[in-house]
Amino acid sequence: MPQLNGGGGDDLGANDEMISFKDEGEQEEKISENVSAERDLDDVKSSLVNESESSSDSEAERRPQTRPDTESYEKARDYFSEALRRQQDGGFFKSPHYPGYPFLMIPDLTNPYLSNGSLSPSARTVSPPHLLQPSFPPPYLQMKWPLLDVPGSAGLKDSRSPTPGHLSNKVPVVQHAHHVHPLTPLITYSNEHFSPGTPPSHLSPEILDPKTGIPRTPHPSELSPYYPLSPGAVGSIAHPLGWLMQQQGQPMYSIPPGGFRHPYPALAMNASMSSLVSSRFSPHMVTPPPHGLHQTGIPHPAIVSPAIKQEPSGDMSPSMHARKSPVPPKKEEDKRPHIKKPLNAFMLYMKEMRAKVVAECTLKESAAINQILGRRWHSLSREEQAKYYELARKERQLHSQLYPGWSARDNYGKRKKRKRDNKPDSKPEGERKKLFYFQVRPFTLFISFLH
DNA sequence: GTCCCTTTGAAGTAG
DNA sequence: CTACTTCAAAGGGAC
Repeated sequence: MPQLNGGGGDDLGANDEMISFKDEGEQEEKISENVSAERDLDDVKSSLVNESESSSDSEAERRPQTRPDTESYEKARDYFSEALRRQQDGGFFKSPHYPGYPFLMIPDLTNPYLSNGSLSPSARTVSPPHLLQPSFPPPYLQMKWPLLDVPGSAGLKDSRSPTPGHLSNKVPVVQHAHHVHPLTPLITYSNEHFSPGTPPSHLSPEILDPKTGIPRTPHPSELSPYYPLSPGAVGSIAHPLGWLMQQQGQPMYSIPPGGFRHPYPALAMNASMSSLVSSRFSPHMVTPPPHGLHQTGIPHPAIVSPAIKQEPSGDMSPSMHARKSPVPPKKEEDKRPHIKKPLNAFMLYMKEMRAKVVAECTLKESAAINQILGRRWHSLSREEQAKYYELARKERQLHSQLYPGWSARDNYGKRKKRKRDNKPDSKPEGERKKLFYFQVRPFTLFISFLH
């Protein structure tokens, strides 16, 4: 795919997207929701023609899907997306303002990262070289918005990779009154707590040292359990999403209301933490995880327990208390938690916008919603898309830091093979439903247009 | 209960 | 290197 600006060598991946954006062509101006809707309507018109001609049904592609096997953090994300929606009465496109969350306003004074205002110097030496962002700055850990590439915060940007034009400082720097990152809802996965002043009890700053039994200041990692760090890197990795982890130990990745759903066990869990979560973890987590579990043992949301996947209904059942009831070692693959892929820019965008689109359209079918989202995605301005690309990049970076050995390949084959004999451009199998979607879309888009 | 659909993007595989 | 495949989210629909 052609790239607008030659790529710039940035790993942001935003470059890629600009392509599609350019492909869309004409729409370079700031896109309003109405414009988007109009475009959708236009598309529908042409689509109706295109779709009708290809209504042959060939079920060629039966794609297996992951079912909600990892609801823990997804729901957390949704929670915030929902919260965002409530706060935002206006449309996302109408207003660039992304209301934030109060708890993000309050720096976590107990967090060493903040207390000293900088990250441990060793951070860069610990992080995998390929993940290191030479200039990945402490500012991230100081509640700076990762996407706010304002001139004054040059350190925020990866110095080694010139900022692409579309990702440059042009990114709207909306310093919201409440210092909330616009994209907070995208990656603030906690679905559990939302009250600024009441940190979860299990995240209480006062933690007993497992060795001494003396209350101590919790390690930053313990306060930010959503990001299990790799052994040896705990507390030293420059968290790419540090800005999300500041408050109250509110992790980006949530702890499900019912507790830790997946059996990924605590490794070097301290006494107080382990007492809270131990019962939910399986025994095989005694040894340091190859992919860097956080010391708290709280798994990254991307981790999906195979057990959960296979037995969705029994997430909190006693069977989960594997620690006390030793289970026969499962197969190798079963042992390993299912670490999901980090979300890409579009996925992040979808997560944020889905609820809004659904509300607008009174449509719930994801397939139809996704079609709309896909079009809206293309109608986004560069700056808007850049936000998501940047966010996605950080997600990937974080993911790779958390799971150094993880590869997307690991998840291959976990789903049933889908028959994809047909070529990308020929999608006969979907036309049947597509027809339906496009019958619905005009109404959907009309509603959207009214907004 | 499971899989499909649909979208884009990242990353993997195959040739 | 290119082309293709898989998976990530989502939830109603189909079976």
